[in-house]
Amino acid sequence: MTDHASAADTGHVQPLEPRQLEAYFVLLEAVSLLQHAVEQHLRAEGDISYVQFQLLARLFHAPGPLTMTQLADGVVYSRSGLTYQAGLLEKAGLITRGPCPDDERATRVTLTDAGRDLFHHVLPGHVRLSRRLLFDPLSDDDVDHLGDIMTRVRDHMRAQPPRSAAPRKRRTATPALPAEAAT
Amino acid sequence: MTDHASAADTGHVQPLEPRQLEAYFVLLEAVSLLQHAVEQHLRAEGDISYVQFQLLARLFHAPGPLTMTQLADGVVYSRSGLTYQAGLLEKAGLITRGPCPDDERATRVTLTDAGRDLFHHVLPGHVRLSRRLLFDPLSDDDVDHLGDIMTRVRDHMRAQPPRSAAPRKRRTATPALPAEAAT
DNA sequence: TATTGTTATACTCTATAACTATA
DNA sequence: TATAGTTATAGAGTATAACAATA
Repeated sequence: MTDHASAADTGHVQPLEPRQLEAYFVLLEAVSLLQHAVEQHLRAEGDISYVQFQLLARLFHAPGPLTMTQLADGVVYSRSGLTYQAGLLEKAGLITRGPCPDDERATRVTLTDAGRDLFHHVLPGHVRLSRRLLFDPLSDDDVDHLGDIMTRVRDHMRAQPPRSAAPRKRRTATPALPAEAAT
Repeated sequence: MTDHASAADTGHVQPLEPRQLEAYFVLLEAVSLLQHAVEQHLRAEGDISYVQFQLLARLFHAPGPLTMTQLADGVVYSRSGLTYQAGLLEKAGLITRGPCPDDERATRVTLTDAGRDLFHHVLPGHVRLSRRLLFDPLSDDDVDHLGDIMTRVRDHMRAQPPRSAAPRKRRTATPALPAEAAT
């Protein structure tokens, strides 16, 4: 029974409480449904993705222009991904990129009038949709509690060390099998 | 002021309560972070995506084989997407596809031993990760409430009529602009 | 006719690595 | 050396439409 597996230590892990498991899966499922609906709406109404909407929203709510890095924050997980999205938004005339006076390395991203307009154009439907899908079945208390819970979770996750969690890379077509040798 | 916009009726929409807005954004942000971490773990540990993990999980928890349609349920939003994923899983030896005795049109999907093994191989780390990221900062009450809330939301969304929500398709590179004429 | 599933195809998005330039 | 950003490129994933076969 001392099968200390190679990388993952497939040893004894307390299984999740049934309620935890349920909460976990239903959370991801519900958000997935919500995301999908939101994506469809944004695409139909403004021809943007949710990521792009987030970027516009960040610029909209910021006091002024942002650098690429500031813009990326919780939205995109790779530098090149952001450059790609910013390229699309710029090509569409929704943002502008220029040099940053403070730091010559940085790029200053500015929301254009068209970007602001598009945001305003898309927002009401977005609000309606989120209300219809997410808030209709919830009480005010639920909303408060949900916001509180997810804020704590987010802050907790942000505080976590990166933990690259990847012992090694697999490139084979065959998925990693659970060490038959350990039997 | 009677600018009844074309499709979206950009008229007066009660803005969301600040708390609602915050709950909405923080929900999506936190889940996005969680998803990203989970995806990375699954890829590193078992070379599968979260979608593929969900498919394996559905098969694992089902009493027996499932048809493609049953398998797709909340996981994938297009038929071809499922065929694609099933193709990958089959190529990796994790599932098997065969004719369905009940309905000659359907495909019977079966989890192989290797699929079961991979699921078991990946699960402990998955549980550890979800615990570390999601459950650590939450009390038992929080978890109960979260599960309850998201269950209601999910059921509500599933009960919603499809509402194709897309007045028309846009294919232009230029995003839909908010009717400058209406100014 | 409606449903189940597959295929072909086009497209979006993401990530890695190599690169440039500034701090 | 470290940070900010871009580029090239490759790969994963998704969706639409056309299709075949069965109910």
